[in-house]
Amino acid sequence: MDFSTNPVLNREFYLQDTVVVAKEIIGQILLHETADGIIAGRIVESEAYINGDPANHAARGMTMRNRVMFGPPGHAYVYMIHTHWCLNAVTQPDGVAEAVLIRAVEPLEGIHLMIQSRRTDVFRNLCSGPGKLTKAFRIDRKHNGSDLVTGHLRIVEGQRIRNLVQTTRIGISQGVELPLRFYSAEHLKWVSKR
DNA sequence: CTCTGGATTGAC
DNA sequence: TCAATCCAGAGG
Repeated sequence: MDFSTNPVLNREFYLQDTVVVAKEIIGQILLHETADGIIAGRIVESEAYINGDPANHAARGMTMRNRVMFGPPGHAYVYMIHTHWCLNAVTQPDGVAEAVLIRAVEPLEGIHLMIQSRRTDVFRNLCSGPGKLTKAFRIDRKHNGSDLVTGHLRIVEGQRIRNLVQTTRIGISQGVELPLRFYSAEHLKWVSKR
């Protein structure tokens, strides 16, 4: 398995409606070329954060933290929650602050590196949550603003998912009723638990 | 269920 | 300066 030669998802992909991006990103491959080797996995769970959405970090305007959300599409917005980093893909044109949170990944390549980073060898716990997958993939604040189209951390073409489930989002206190979370029913084993 | 514990934000 | 808040995770 070597996903580093798969075609990368281009800039236009991230210019689509954010809910469409959140759906279509399921099944694609998150890939990180590190000095120690390639780490890759299939995205199986996502959430959309959109305009007019109270749970969007950018809902109350631009701050130092959320400024990359206002930048061009196809870049990584990485922020810390509690003690964990979370990875988002910025969508929409420059000036519009929307993003897709990547919540879970099925481990595919570089699993020994994931085990090393996560300090667990329980496969289904390696990447089944937003904080777990960033640790497994060695993603942190230095990736904030990095380009997911041209960089070492990128998203490449995977497979199309037929059995997509749409539900409400996890862990938020506002906008709880909005059905903006998506996961692949075929990959339930790798999806985070509520 | 509880405990852990980093960083941002906006109030004072 | 400071405390509330935040898109968790681990362990029991």
